[in-house]
Amino acid sequence: MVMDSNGLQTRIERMCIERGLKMTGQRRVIARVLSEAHDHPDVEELYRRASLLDGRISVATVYRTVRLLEENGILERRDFGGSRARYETTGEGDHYHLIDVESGQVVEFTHADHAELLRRITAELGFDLVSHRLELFARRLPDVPEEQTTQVAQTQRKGRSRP
Amino acid sequence: MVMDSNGLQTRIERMCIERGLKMTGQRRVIARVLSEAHDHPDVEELYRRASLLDGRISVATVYRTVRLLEENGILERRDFGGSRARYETTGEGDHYHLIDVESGQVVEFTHADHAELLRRITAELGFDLVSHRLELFARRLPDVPEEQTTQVAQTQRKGRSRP
DNA sequence: TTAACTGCAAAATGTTTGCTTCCGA
DNA sequence: TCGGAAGCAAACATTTTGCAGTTAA
Repeated sequence: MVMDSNGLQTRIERMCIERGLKMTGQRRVIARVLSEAHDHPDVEELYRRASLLDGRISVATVYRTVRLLEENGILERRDFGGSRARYETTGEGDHYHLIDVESGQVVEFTHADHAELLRRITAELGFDLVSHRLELFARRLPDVPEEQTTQVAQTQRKGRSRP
Repeated sequence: MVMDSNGLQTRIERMCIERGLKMTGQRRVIARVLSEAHDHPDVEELYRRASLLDGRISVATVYRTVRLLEENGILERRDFGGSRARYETTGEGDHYHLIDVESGQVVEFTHADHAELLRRITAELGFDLVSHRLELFARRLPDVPEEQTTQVAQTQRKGRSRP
């Protein structure tokens, strides 16, 4: 069994092995970086983080690895409007992204049945939905205190909501 | 007064003049190409079309022009997943895009109140919606004959529906 | 052993820019 | 006239690739 920073195999490493991918030192490092990433890093950033753990990794390898992982359904490529592609691990549950146009910060959220709605729209147009992309670009509202007004049940912020 | 292919000023040219942009020969050609484009061309394609009308245009000029037009709210940049940015003229009414993953063909459609829904979602998250992006990637269904089943009123294909 | 992987540097791609010349208002 | 615009090529930024050496299975 291969280990993460705490001596445990990372989830991504496990997935790689399941798929029969050769686990090199570099891949292990990248897998660990990805497993520990709770944001949406681009290749540059992944390379930076990986390099801290192991200086013998090249950007080319990071590029090749993210592509490989994407092709194997382990990673998903995102485009939040910047010039570079960003990545997040698959299977954290369906969610969308809201990008704070001021800070660049990304907020994940879920919205019940949105995918179903889109599937219906697609069907009406005579198509079968393969995938979709929904991104909201928004500006933080002046912090209204903890007094909820119309809480519409469907929308839900993902993850630890207040740090 | 400047003329389009039929001797009339194009809509885009008019908008440029309104905004006080200097109308050079190249811009006139690009404006005409854009006015006549009913698809979502990328810079390469715009350059190709413009070059047919006037061989003395450089790609750099096309790049500078689309940027200028975008900054002036005349054009909108789109990203349909390919490697290059694509453009369409502003103000044809709000609509979304469905990209046929097989052919690359883009189908425009409207969906009543979708923007309003997204605005509500955004507000629930404590943000103010600035802009959003929604793209459907889909595969054409085997052509079911002209017998509509559940026609959900909201979705509507834009433009000439069957060529 | 050997097919797959890596590093490196070069190349490919899409886009922007510096500079000189040109031209529209 | 003269400031913005065009052409050209060089610069950029991101990503891919060819090749020769390395390594996991």
